[in-house]
Amino acid sequence: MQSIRGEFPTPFCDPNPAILQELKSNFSGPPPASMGTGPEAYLQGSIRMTLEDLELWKTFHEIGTEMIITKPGRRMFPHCKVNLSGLIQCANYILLVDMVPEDGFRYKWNKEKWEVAGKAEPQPPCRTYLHPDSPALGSHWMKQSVSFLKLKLTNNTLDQHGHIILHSMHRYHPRFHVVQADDLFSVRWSVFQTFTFPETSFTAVTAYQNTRITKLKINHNPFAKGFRDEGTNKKRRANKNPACIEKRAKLPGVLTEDSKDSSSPGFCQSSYDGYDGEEGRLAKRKDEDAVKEEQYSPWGAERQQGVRTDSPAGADTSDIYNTEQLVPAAASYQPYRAHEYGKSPSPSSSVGSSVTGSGRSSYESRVPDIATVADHNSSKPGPSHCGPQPLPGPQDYSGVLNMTMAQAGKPGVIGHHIYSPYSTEQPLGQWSGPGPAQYPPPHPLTADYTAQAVHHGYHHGNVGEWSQYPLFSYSCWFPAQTPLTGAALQGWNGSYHVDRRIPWRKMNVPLFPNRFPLTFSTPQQQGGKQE
DNA sequence: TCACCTTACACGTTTGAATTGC
DNA sequence: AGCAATTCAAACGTGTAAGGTG
Repeated sequence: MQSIRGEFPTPFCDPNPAILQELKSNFSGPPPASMGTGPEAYLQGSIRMTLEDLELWKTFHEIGTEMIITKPGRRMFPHCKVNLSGLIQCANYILLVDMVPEDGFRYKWNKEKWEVAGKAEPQPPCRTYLHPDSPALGSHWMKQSVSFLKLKLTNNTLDQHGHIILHSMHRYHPRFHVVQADDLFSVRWSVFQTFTFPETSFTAVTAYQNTRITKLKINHNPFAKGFRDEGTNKKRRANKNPACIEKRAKLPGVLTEDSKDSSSPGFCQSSYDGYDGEEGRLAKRKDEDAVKEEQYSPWGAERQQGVRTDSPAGADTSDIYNTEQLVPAAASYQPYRAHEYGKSPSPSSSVGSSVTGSGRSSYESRVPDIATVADHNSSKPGPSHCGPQPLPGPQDYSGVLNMTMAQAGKPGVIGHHIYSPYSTEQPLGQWSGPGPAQYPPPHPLTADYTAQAVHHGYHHGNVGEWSQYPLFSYSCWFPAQTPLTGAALQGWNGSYHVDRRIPWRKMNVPLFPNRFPLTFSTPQQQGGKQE
């Protein structure tokens, strides 16, 4: 890798084909046996990420998680909260989250279940949420759970607050990126690893469709306490009289659910009486829900097959996922889609085949996504006071392979632009072709493509497919007090978002140097451009 | 007509400045 | 003067309901 590093400042834009070939021969085959054996297989630090509130996520996931998106931005609930381990105590890390479409479809809620309603809309500008603590030492990230509470979702494609832009009635899942970097600029050549959790997939909606989700949210989200039946909200309670239900019955898809719940005496009373503080009982209630799910679940039986066959009874699902570092989500997503494919406008049996846990999807999921390989021997500012930095393990190179291979076959990818919502520079990096519309033309949606996307398939054979799933967006928002190098500020356009308490600013971050125009200076070139 | 979106609203939670006590 | 604990009001987060839009 040293040779690649030596090609700085554009080490990854024009990789040496010989190196590529070598990497390919070394890493493109089936994963080494050690890769699947556990976190120790990852020399880079055996980074492990576990999802907090897993049971809660599962409860939502089993019903079909929905996340409200609004113009001003809406928080997620449950919100993303993870635990990290295996980080180097005294090395700096940056944590990011982005949202990845689960597939190429738009959905609609019809008769108690989600149905494919057509092709997905063109992707909105992709955003990455940077954890406000970034960068911070590994010890900081590991000493307590890392919450992405403030992450907000919006459907406003012109959003200028840095919220993650999603389309309503589309399915997404968050991806967590751990980047060893001392600052945002260092991200460019830093090792990163990506984690996803099947349980966190959700459908973005502007209004809840599944009333069971609504109830779950109300009963778990402290901000929604006012809507709990045992609350003091006279208005709400007044609305939940039979007359009210009768009135609501005129609304499609409402009465049916309510009626089901009201089958237990008085939905007008509380279906969750005494919920408060019953986290300990969640699992029990979940079991009950799971039983009911056979009847009510919008995902149907296939989903359960997927999730639960992946998660043997009694096993810690979270741990299973995370021992692989990049949590394989495909098997869990797919059943749900397979369920829908029966009615899908573009069904394909190939999807189903990938569901069955082919070695390929599993392998791809395990491959850590790595932008570049950190050169810990370089002059890159680092925690030298903490002693020598461990060199990335061989798995890291496979990550490099992911990227370099993708690029090697797609010379056009190099000319990517950095997205900025403040500019008209709309030919975003992830959009391969010129398009007359604000957003690039829809991607040709094929079942095969969908499957690959779920597997983080950066090996796509054409630019369009590959670019459909940018690993990161091209602009990041971060607290104004985040330490930056002068070089990093070159991409900052000076816009701020003041969030009452925390000033934020936006900066374009070339997290994938081989996918961006190299407008950033090298460390050697860094001038004194300071804020 | 329908599906979806937007907005105002009421209520509970969170936050941080102001106040109080030591 | 300095610090910690408490109070309180404003801002924020939430789902609901009604109306709007295409």
